[in-house]
Amino acid sequence: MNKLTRHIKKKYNLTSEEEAEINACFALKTFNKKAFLLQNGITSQYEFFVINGCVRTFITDLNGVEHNIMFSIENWWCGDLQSFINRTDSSYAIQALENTEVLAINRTDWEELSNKSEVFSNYTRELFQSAVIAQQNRLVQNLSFTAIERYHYFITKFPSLSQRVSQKHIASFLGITPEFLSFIKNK
Amino acid sequence: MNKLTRHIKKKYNLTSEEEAEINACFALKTFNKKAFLLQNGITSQYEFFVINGCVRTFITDLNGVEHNIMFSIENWWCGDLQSFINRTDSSYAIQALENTEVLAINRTDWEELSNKSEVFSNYTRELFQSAVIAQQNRLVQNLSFTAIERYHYFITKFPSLSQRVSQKHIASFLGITPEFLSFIKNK
DNA sequence: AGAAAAAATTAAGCTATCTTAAGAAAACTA
DNA sequence: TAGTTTTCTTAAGATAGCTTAATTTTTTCT
Repeated sequence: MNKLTRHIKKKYNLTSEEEAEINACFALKTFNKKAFLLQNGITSQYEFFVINGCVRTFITDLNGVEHNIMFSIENWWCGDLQSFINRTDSSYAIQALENTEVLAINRTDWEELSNKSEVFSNYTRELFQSAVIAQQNRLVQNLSFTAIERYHYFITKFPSLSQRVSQKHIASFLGITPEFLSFIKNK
Repeated sequence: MNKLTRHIKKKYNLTSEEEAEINACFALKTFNKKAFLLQNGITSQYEFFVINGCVRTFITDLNGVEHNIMFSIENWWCGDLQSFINRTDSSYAIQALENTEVLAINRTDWEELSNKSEVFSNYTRELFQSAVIAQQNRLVQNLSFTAIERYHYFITKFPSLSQRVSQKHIASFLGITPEFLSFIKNK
């Protein structure tokens, strides 16, 4: 239950009161493989911190094609930030790819905690900051790398993910069809 | 000179001391059209807040092709966050597309100000948060939209930019060649 | 204003990636 | 363990977007 605060403590000092304060805001939830943590079209009520398991965040385009935006495993976050913050309908859906345990925080607690706990506020600030950097890198990849290069980058950067996640979902993440990924691999 | 704090005050209350504290950390710099605010390969010393003018942030790939990552105009930020925060060599370059005035903050002041001023810290936190959302949207676009769709989205979403910035640079931003953008337009 | 440089257009031929479809392999489920 | 569903592979034909190169238009510089 305290895996999140353990994660925070790697970089920030937490008094035991602060730690309790943070833990009090999160509820443990479990999802079976294929279950949805979030459906698109509804307002996202939670941000999730993954304790174990693996989920995908994806969007379904107008042609009904799904595009995986990110995978989240142990010690990563997931959620539709836009929907969560602005209380708009979610354009993303989040689905468990394995049986998954998460810590969920609702929007009220998120706001209160961000105001009350300086550590939590700094922690999420740095989380956003890293996310900006990571997404910019990803964007550059999509603009300047070929599908083969993106694939090789993916398997070297995330070796464990490439074991755990089906090719179909990796292909979608890379922005190519599963057939083409299969074709790439045999080269 | 106080355009940044005016921008901050749209969403946050600032005492005049805090305002002075923030302003003290920023220095006005001007760049002529085509001048570089940042060259790639060196550590980025500043984050920039654009007062007027327009700049592009871009990366040059292994084939020497430039890819525009973002444009920044009045009241937007630019900088290589990764390089600025981690003191690593910058992979991006930033170039003025018009004569441009910016407010620049160096890394020491940035850190001090983030600790000293709660408003500034909250402001940049929200800035990062919005950037994450915006970049995720952009990623989705690149994954699920065709070049024509991306172009139309761009000109409706950023009508002023599409006037100010050359097609060549818009094409690069959209991830297509200028020839193909020209082809698209005549349809 | 005129010359030089940069940007935009046009078009032909090319390549990366997609689509469709069918069969093989693997993963669930009863 | 067999049957069913899902995923992976293979291959042929189609298409979006690229490359090259020549021409025109626009911008910049003197």
